[in-house]
Amino acid sequence: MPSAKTKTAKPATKDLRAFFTGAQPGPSQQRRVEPAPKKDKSKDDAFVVIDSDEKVQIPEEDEDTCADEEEPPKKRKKAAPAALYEPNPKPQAEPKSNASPKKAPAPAPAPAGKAFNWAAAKAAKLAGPPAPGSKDVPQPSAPDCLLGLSFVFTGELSSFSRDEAVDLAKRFGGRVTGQPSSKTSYVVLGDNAGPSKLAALKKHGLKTLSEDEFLELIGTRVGPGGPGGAQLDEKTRKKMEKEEEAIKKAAKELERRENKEMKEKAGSSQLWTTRYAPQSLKEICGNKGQVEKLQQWLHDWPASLKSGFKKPGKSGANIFRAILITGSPGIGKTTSAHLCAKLEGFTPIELNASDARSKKLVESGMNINNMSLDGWMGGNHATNSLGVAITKKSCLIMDEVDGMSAGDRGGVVALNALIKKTKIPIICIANDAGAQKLKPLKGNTFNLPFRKPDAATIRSRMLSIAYKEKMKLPANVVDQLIGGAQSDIRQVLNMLSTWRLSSETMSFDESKELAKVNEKNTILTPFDVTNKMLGPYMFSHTARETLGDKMEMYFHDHSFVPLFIQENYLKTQPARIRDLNGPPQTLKHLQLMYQAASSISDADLVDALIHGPEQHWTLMPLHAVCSTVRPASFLYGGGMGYGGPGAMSFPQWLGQNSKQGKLTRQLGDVQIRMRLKVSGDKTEIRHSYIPALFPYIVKPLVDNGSLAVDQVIERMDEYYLSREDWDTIVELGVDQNKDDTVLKKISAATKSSFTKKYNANEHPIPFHKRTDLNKSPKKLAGGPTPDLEEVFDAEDEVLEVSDAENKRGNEDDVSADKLIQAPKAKKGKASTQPKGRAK
DNA sequence: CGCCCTCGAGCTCA
DNA sequence: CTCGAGGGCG
Repeated sequence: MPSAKTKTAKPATKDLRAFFTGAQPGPSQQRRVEPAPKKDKSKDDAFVVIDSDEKVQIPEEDEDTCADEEEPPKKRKKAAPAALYEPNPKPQAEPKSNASPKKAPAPAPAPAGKAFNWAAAKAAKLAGPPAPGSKDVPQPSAPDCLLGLSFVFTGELSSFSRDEAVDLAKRFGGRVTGQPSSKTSYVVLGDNAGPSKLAALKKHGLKTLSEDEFLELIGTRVGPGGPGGAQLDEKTRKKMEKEEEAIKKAAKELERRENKEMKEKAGSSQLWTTRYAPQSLKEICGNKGQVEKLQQWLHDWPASLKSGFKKPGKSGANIFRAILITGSPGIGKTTSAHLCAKLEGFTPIELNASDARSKKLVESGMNINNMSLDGWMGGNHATNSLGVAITKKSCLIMDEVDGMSAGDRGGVVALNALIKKTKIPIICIANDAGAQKLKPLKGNTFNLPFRKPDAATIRSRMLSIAYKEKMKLPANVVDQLIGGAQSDIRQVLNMLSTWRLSSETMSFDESKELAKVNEKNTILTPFDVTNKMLGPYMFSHTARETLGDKMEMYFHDHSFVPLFIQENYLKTQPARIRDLNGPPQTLKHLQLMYQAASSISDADLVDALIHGPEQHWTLMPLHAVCSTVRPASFLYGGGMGYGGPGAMSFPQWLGQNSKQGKLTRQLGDVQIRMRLKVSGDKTEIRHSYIPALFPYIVKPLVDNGSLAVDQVIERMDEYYLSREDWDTIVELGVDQNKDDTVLKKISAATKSSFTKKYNANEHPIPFHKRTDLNKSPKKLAGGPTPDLEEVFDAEDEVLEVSDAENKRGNEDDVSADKLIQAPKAKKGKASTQPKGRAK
């Protein structure tokens, strides 16, 4: 990252050893900061300390700022003007022991003292894993005492992070929405509340609560179950009763259905995902309109076929011979397709590689040159060589279309050709609506995007199932699971069924744990990361993120994030100068900018060590801190709106803005294919696997030219990588592996022979394995097992082993070695923490 | 029973 | 900002 150097030009002579000690807050003010006499430590030691996560609070401020850190905000505001000019204002030093940890929900005596207790409680919390229902939360009078209320949180609370407060409200049965409206029962107001929310609040004449009052409400409000349950207004109660009734009714229906099935065949060991697959349109959660369109289209199919696809019909779908359903996993795409087909009297033929027969079909039927395709589709009663009868009433369902085009581009192209001629309806299903490879399909298919269903929609169905399975689950628990699974119904069902094996009830905290364990890895874009890092919450005193968490942000994309921070760190409205005015504010701002800039400059030195001749990859965490966490800690505060002069901007260093999108997309492509073999999200792929693959699929071409082509292709097939992916991997390379450097080293002859050979051979097509609706799930020993679509643990382990072997066999290849080690170390640390807390 | 309005979330863009 | 869903009202 050469640009950082030029931008933050600064004498490059700073001693790294002095770095961490220099910025340490002086004699620490009752923070959990070790006084840090680390002057003598070697730089490696300093690194180890940082690395070991949160023992040392990161130097978030220097002497003049941190004093008021733990002061109650209200007080701070009043005292501010006078205290400003004091060089070192004394912290409000009530000894901590005064803080009585057991705080009654009673009305607050004095805001200051109260806030102090919370601060103490927070400190205690930080020391250990956050104890749920800890001291600062009053005992509720009923577990669901907030039932029927809806809350809006705005601004910065003094002792909870936003998430915690929301969590609290949900825990006790409350509803939390983003925008205040007339339906909002209470607005919980914190510091620096958004002006738009304040306006809305006024407009609707809403009741506001301070943080204290909110807690008090929890302590005093009697839930609907208790005496005086009349607090619920009539309507909501009726609604809830109705809901419950519906749930019971649905549960009965499920029961009835099961009994019927039991007579036909023993089905008790079925997966829940199979057993509770919807059997009528009503039971599909969400996407009502879209499903209807699909059904209508199928219904009109014979007529459309007759008229030659000229009449668009109500939804405009009837001029297409195929439908493309897109949407994230687990929201019922496949289910809807099968169900609609069945309801309209079609026999679904699902092409899916998990079953050998249809795999063969794909291979023989989908290859471009295979003429049997036409015959196969043409006749009324043609039976192709594989014994699948095709009739007029057949309906082809192509699952996971976006996973299919690997190997060669032929997959989608052939499918497209098929669609142009087909005489039976084709339903294509894909996860990623934006995928580049689906582009050719877009023109020939009716696009039917499915969206994630509302939590409430899923909830009622989950509750029915739970009720039927005799599980006791409160609504908010289910909500938690749904949220954690990001509305992936299948995943929620899997979680429930696994849980059911050991227990019949689930508490709110248990559901949180479960959701956390099963949490999907979402990747944050550098934009998101920068927003978060420089936003108002990350470093506020209610933030719960550990140093490790903050560094994790950097590792979301360790090559882009520092650039983004560097590009935008001067555009914030720092929270640290919020209470100042005039010249002192400017001065302080300049100081903060100076500190941040120094840190970035230091980061550059570290960067040089990492990417220099001796690649000290172990310094990555240090780089994370210097380049990202520390600068952000000075200038955080948000204020980078959209548009306007303060808008977040794309790092100039990256030149054309298009590059970013392109790289991200391609990375996604590589990953989709790779995860058949390995598990891991984009970040992991990028951190670990691409660098690890490099020596095997690119380097041989550099070293041995065309001799290595066979070997390389073989290796690529093992990981289901296509020729395009090869390009991507090269393009993603860094440093000496950088694309143009590498491409120059490969001779044109080698390149063409590589391409030629690759295209000449057949390559394995990566289909996702999955069990589905119609096929009875493969019987696995030990009863129902979660239906895991994307995780292949065993293979993952194998890969790790081979990684280690590779490493041993290539001691001379320093860069590969380090690349493998660095991310691993990080990964281990990151995952042990949450797991440790998991039950 | 259907239409309208209000609510709320998702999407997209830097 | 736009879209869908749900509820209330005509």
